Amino acid sequence: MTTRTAEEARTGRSERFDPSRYEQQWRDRWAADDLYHADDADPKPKRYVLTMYPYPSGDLHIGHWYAATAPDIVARLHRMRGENVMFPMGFDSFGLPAENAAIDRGVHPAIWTAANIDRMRAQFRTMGCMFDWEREVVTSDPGYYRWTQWLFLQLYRAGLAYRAMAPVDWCPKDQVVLAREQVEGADRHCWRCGTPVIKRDLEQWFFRITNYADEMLSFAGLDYPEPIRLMQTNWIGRSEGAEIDFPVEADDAAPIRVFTTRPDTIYGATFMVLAPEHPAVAALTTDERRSEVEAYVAAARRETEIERLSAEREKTGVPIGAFAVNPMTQQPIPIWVADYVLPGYGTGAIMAVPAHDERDYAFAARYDLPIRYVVQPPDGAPQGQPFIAHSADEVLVDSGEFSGMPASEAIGAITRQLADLGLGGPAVSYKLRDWLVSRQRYWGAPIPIVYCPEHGAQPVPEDQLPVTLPEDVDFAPTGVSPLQSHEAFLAASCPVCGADARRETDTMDTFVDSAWYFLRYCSPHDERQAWDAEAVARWLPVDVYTGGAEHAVLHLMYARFFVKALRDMGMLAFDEPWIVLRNQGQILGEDHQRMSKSRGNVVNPDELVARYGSDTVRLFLMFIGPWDQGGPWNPMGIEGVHRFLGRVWHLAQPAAAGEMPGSQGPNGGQLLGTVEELERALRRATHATIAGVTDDYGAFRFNTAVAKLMELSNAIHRAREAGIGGSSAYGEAVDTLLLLLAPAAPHIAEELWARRGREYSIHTHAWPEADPALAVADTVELPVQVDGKLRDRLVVTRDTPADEVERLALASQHVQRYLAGRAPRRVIQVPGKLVNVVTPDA
RNA sequence: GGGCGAGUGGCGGAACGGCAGACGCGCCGGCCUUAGGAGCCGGUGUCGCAAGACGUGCGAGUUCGAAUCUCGCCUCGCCCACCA
Repeated sequence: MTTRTAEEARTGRSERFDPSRYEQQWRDRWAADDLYHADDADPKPKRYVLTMYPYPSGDLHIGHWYAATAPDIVARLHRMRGENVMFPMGFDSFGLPAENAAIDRGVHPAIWTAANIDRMRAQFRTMGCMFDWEREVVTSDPGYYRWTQWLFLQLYRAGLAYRAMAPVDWCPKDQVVLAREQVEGADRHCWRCGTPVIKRDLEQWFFRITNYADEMLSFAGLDYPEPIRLMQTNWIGRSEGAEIDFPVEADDAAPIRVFTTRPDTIYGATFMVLAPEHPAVAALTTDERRSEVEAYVAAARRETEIERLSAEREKTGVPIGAFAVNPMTQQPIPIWVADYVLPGYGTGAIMAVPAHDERDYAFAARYDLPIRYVVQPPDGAPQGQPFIAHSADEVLVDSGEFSGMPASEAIGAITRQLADLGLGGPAVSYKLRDWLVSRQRYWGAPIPIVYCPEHGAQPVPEDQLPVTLPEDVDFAPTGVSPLQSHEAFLAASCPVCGADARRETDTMDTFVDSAWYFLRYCSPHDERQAWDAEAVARWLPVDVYTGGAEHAVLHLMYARFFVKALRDMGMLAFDEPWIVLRNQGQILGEDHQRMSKSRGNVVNPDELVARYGSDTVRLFLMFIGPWDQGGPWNPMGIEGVHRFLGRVWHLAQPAAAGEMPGSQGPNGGQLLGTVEELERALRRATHATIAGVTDDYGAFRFNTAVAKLMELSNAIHRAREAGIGGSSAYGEAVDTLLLLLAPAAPHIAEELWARRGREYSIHTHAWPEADPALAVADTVELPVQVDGKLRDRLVVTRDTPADEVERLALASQHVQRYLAGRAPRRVIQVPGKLVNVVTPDA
């Protein structure tokens, strides 16, 4: 693929290692040959390898390279192993940054986005990944968001999309509502811009993800990183307990229902607390208490969540003057309102059991409310503190007929009795909330709904999709979506009666776009349907999905929900979007800090590619450390990897005729063994490397895979120095090294493969098979330990019998020194591994 | 405060309960060069002239044998954070 310089041709010396001479040419050839297109009709076993598509922010960051190289290696490995691999790429192109660019610079979001995509696509191409660009999806294309809207309508028809007035988290900077999982940190800031969020009441669209809370707790058959499972499980937050009705001491007042995980402690419920938002507050507050309660509720509602800086802060509350009745003790208990009870969890009302709950205890202590112990603390339990029963052995006291019963048993017994009395029963509560999808922004998929004065909210008929974004809009920095003032967009007619209607101006959360993009890759150009059922049946579920762990509870759960909902509508025949999930770590700056422009520690991949070539950058990123861990950038380290590829370059060159055997290095001619022994050792290294690298790639251990490739290249180098450069073992070693290197460093592997006269393309060549018989050595070096400490080594043939090994070990002078003439107490042998002599001293 | 994860040379990091430090960087010495660089050869955990001793955050334990398993503590990172 490259031509020799005049000097190289004249001197006959092998060419200088210069990736810029061949990398681009090979990428062009692969593209021209459609080498990486995944054909639906290919009968080979399918493999769908997916990596999270990026937001088109403008430039490819070194982090994109890090994220994409690993799945590219895996995709290429599977392909060389004879599978039909789909490895697509696209752009998550709706979202706020485009709109901000429009406001700041007066560029239309569509123009800005398209320019960024062009730029990033070109940068992606320099990576030499096997992306199938014919399948590219761009979520802001009407051809894509039409189907996002269509999916909204399917969810609406299935009762999984609904509209509700709700207090929502609002980002005052971005002027949008946020879903619960988009509010982060103790100070409750916006996931995107970091601004502290506030509460607002708004009518919004929700998806009923909570219908699938239980099913999403099951990870059966899925291979997720443990931390991700835990985060999702905690996010769903399932608690089992009981709902209990507490009658209210007031004429014709409805009872108040509470949720508790500890119904066994009900005899200790000495007061009740309502969330400030609870509807019963207004109804039950007595006249004497009204002004104080209203002031408290107003203050609580005005309070931004950031003021809850710490869970340690003093609890506050006021009594509303009314009383409920503890249904077990029949005692009246005061009803309080306090903001430590949350409106969105359980029923927004609790029975307070200060003796056995820390929060209730703190509240009771502050307001001097009665504390009644109903679970017997073990002897020695600290006094003057709440006692949280954990052990099943703890026994109820002061609990009527249940006294003496173990607490664990009482949970069921008391719940049953309450159910018999018609006062509630077992219940399950979740922390997970429904997914709020309305965004008050322009650059997103419009929600396909119109509002008729007569017929209310009506879905846009499917044949009228897409509801397209108008292009002639003003992006004044008002923070208000330009759609709200666009008369032509607003004007619609009611699908039921044809009367003038108003179009919904909110657009969808961009996480809706990404909840199904992996389906669209199967038939990205289909204009008649969201996806081709046959193609989806062929490719899905995704076999391996890779991306950042920051999506543990956002994107990942939304996509799981979509697949399950669509399955229940009969549109998909599988339960989970992906089987194997792997997360990459983060590449840090040289200073071990997060890369950022303000720190000036950003590494630009374009400059690195210009200087070292794509293969070096890829390989170095994989060599930094465990892929799921990330690590700091090391500018010297990349030189080491570049040197390695330079050595491979020279080792794999077909030398001029006659030059090959016995290149005379310092050891030239002075063989360190017979030719047969040297060749056998090289073959052993070759086959051990095949086995090791294959394992490592498959297990995402790229750093050790690269180390093994370096070891093989060192072995090849030594073999050449030792004079067996012309042997078939040498040729096999070099060819194998190139094949094993091909997934990680595709350009140099292809170039050297061609130079060695092998058939194009190395990337369609079969993956090498390790011969286990060749991979093992016939002699082994056994460490000899005395009392577990290394004292000597024995070199024996692999089949030396155990008693002979023991005899040799005991004969060792180093062992004798410690035995001092005594007989060993024991001798432990791990066959082929080590010998340990245990002395009488041990 | 709770949950999870991690602490190994000067640095990034290797190590199915079995030779700690693979591989690479850096550093030291050498070869080659007018020189520098590149390239190549050798060395490089700590202490010690050596024999050897000591070494995986700290302290215990299990084991013939622990970086690895168990318990307690310290430090760092991530997630959650009044979820009844």
